[in-house]
Amino acid sequence: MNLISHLHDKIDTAGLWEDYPELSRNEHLKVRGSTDTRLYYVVSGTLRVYVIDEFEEHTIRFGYQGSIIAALDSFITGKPSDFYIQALKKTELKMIPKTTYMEFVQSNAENLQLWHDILEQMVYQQMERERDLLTSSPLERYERVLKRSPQLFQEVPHKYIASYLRMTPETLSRIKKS
Amino acid sequence: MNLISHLHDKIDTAGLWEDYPELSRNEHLKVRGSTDTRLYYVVSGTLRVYVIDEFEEHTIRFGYQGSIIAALDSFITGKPSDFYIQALKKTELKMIPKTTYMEFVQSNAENLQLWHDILEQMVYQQMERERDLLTSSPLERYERVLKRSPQLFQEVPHKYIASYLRMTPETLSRIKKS
DNA sequence: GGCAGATTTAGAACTTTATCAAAAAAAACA
DNA sequence: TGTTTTTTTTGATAAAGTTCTAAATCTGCC
Repeated sequence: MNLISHLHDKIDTAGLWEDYPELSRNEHLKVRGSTDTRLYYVVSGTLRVYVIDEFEEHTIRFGYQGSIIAALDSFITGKPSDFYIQALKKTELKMIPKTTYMEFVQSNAENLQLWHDILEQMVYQQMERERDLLTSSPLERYERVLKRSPQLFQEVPHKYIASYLRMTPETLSRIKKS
Repeated sequence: MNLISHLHDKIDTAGLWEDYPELSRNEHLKVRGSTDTRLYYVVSGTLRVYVIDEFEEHTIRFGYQGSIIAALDSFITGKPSDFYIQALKKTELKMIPKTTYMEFVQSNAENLQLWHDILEQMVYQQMERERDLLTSSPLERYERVLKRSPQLFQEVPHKYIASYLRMTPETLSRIKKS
């Protein structure tokens, strides 16, 4: 079993997840400028995290069923986030505030180790992401991500994947044909 | 004082740093395929970490005096690394093996917290890096990194900065002029 | 199921950046 | 310091992806 579902289950057993109202398609869970240090668990549905730089949207990550999603910059710093988080379809979430979460994590060595492992995994995943983005050829960027996350291409509209892959929807469409 | 120098000092007080032979300019500390789980502290000099994808080099990060450098993928997974690490000038390092380091970290709660804080900082820095790389305009990528790491442009040949910024040396040169 | 809106595909023109070649400048090192 | 090597700059050309527009297809939702 993977680290995230393990974490989910432990928080669940401790009864620490709180309900959160269902999001409808295109609804925003958060917008830039607000401070949100909660962690969200995706019970069902899909979301994307994105930033806006000078009128341009850049998708940073996706969350599907079984993912944990957060405004990670806010979560780490406690300051307002640059991120937008938007549901791409009807989405059910559970939520845990950072303070509750940190108490949970600190409450025993096993939990602390688990959180530590997850942080390490996040660093590693970000390193893979960095390599994806450094790859100069759009075709290779597409192939790298397709290989690692094939389900992504089933789950979300390709215009968002294009934004994630640093290319236009037109370019992605042409790559798919070839 | 920043987290890295704090960590350095604590390891130093514990007498855990080991000497490492001086690297001369252009010499490789490691090449792809080898497993290296050590942490290196840069006493003096400069290094770069890079990968090679299909004949193309991509610079991932730089290390200067006071930095800690590692083949982070190896460090995390214990498996062979994709990274090359190269000295860009005469460089003095100190070294600590991962096993020694993990014992040190686990030895008390304060050390564990410090390592935890550093992992968090790494995640945050990788998020900034992701945003840099997503930025489509070369000029803006240049400006973002110049603002955050102005000393970089003093320390290392610009052809490596170009590789870090995902552009050719020619493009970087033209940006600087304008 | 059918309509409306959203997404994807397609083609043409345009921009931008990479590539290539060579000169100029800077840095290494003997 | 002088010489050699490396790096940076400059200009010309070419390639790649973007932009714009419009048509085709798909999807959500009533």
